[in-house]
Amino acid sequence: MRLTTKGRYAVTAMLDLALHIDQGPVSLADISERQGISLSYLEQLFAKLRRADLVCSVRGPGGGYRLSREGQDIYVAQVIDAVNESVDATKCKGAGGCQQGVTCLTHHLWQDLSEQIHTFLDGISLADLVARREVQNVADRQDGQQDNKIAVDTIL
Amino acid sequence: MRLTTKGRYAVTAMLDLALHIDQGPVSLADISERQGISLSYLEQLFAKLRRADLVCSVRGPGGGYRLSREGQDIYVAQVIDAVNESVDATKCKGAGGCQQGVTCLTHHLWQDLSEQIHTFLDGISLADLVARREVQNVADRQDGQQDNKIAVDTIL
DNA sequence: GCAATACCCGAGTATTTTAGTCAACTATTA
DNA sequence: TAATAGTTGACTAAAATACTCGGGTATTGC
Repeated sequence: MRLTTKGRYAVTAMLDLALHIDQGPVSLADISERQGISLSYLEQLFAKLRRADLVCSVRGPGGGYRLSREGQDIYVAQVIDAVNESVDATKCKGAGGCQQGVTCLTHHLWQDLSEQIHTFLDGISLADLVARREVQNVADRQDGQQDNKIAVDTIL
Repeated sequence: MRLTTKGRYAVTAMLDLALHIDQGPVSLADISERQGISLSYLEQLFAKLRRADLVCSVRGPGGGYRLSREGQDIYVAQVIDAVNESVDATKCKGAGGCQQGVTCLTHHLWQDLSEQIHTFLDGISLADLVARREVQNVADRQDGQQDNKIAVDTIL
């Protein structure tokens, strides 16, 4: 699991899509203008998102992209995985100078952590994020934050 | 919040430190050998970890690094932040072509998410990770995974 | 049918980050 | 005082990121 600006671009673009889905297909040019991401870069990202079956395209005038399914069925982890590919795990892929010793121990620890982050993001859908923002004006995040300990304990 | 191999190196090294803390100061040469990270690269990482007050150093023969406080008081998020610096937020830092419109909306959504990941990692200490691994032999992760939904709901 | 729209695709490139090297230096201990 | 080990800074190779360019192809509306 990696979290880079590339993944952020992808999630941002997907959120833009989710927010404008009622207006029919959304063109990359629109997303580019709204989100300040270069058109050609978006094309590259959406090629990957399409291969991952997260979006589908409509060609021709008035065309654009559309979520391939409902926002509540698309998870943040899927979006990030789609553009990041090759998660290359732990450098020592079973083989290598990584025996039974401490090396494998800490490597596994990191892998566990990485898995937990992935699982965490796999539980957040685009719809969750959109809903959260829409609701936010009402309950302006007086909550959250301190519930964290409980959540971590539950996952851990 | 960014999650790169750099952060993984830092967390791995800190875990190595946490695991060998009973043996007095741990030299970077030891960590380098055990974890397969180049010595000079470790030096750069530990310079940052030291500046962030996560480790303290002991010079001279038999010297090395030591956690600056107990493992349960050092959180994964702190380690990653220390080596990653400049989280550069959302490109539009208040100013720029980011008005009241949709741009700010989705940017904020991403920022919220980023904050949540940060909060999540801020609840996991080095001691948690070490303990988890030690317990793992007993309850070999038949659990986990499906508890995720609950956890996310709690945070969200 | 034809022009405009907008996706599709591959090659190329500038910038940044990552990962690592090298060399000189300082503090500490045996 | 020699060996150890942290401290610092400059420098570099390789990879990832972010972006450009130039051509495609499918679709629609006039």
